[in-house]
Amino acid sequence: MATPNTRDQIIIAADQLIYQQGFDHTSFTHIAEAVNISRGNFYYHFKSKDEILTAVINLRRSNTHQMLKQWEQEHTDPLQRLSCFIQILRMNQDKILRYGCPVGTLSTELLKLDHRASDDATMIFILFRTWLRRQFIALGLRSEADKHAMYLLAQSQGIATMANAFNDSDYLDTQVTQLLGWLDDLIQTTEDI
Amino acid sequence: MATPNTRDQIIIAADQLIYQQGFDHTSFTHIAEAVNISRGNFYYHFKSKDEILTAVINLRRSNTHQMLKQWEQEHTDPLQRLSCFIQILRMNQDKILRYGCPVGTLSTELLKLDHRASDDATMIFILFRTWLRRQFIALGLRSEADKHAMYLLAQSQGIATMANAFNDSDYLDTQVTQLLGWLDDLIQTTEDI
DNA sequence: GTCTATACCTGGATAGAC
DNA sequence: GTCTATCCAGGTATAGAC
Repeated sequence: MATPNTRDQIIIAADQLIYQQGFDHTSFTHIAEAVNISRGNFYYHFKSKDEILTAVINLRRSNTHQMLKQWEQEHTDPLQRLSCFIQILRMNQDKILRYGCPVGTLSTELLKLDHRASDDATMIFILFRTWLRRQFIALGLRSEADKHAMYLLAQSQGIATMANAFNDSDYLDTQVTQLLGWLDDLIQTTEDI
Repeated sequence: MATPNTRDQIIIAADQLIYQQGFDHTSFTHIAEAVNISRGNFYYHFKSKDEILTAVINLRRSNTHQMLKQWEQEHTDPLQRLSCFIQILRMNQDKILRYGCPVGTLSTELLKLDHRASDDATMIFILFRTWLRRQFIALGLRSEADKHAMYLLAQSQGIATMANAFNDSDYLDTQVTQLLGWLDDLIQTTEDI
């Protein structure tokens, strides 16, 4: 993998720092240290801090889109795709225990700050919601697809917030297993009909 | 009700502003404007911004404790007490749509900031968790009491985060109704045994 | 107790040399 | 493209008059 150019390095570092410290608290100094450039150099690549935020959100949207696409390519069974979604909680458990869910925490912060970009941040939620809905529809649950999609999103947010607050990896693990069980039950019921 | 003294006024204003804007973003200037005092006057009452945060968290802990005590006094039936908990989502829906859950969002922010007071913030979660557990035990569900307590906390966090992100009061309302239904089912099942 | 004045620092942002 | 130097606003915190 080639070394990314400075602009991309800035975005990647900002992405991580915003996740770890929050947007408001993340300063040019922080990012500059991570990328090893001077503070003044930012303004060649971005006009303002908000522009960096926009770039970070776009990166996250692109990464999310990419991830969802990959899940669709790797699994033809919607059940397995949904299980991929549930298991990101487990896969990212270390980060979630420390910093919570990157989607939820940024969305919440930007709404509190009354920031212009808060709608863009919500778009990542919408990306997941739409994708999840599609999988439930593929399972033949069209009329309840959006309800189930919102259910999975809310569960993930709830589990991430509690695992974060209580710093409890066992809890997170148990809840993931339980969610996978819920998915299984849903299908059992469907197939019985 | 007598006018609170300056110190209490500061704490009350800081409480609201921290909820609405986040701790990091809330400055002395913001609080000073809300209370109508000068910035310099803070340091007669508090040694630092962190000391104000501690006072705010203590206020919240005290208010939470008070609220839980009141629910116990108003209702002898644990079922009704639990229903009070669920319905705070509905009662505070306007604030939740704008600023999310005050308990969860502060806890998440302080953990991201790696702030000393983050354990104190988690204490509010523990207050709820312990109280909820007691109600489930009173319902005769001792072995699953903590599981149910965590379930209700996680549901509340998930619902609050999603309602906040999507600014959707209908969603919040529906989910509250559904949680109350879950509570009802839980008891039906118990009484059947 | 509350004020004004101010110190000091860090934030975002700009100008211009290289 | 990247740097240094610098500006200005805003942050926390202090000193001292009233």
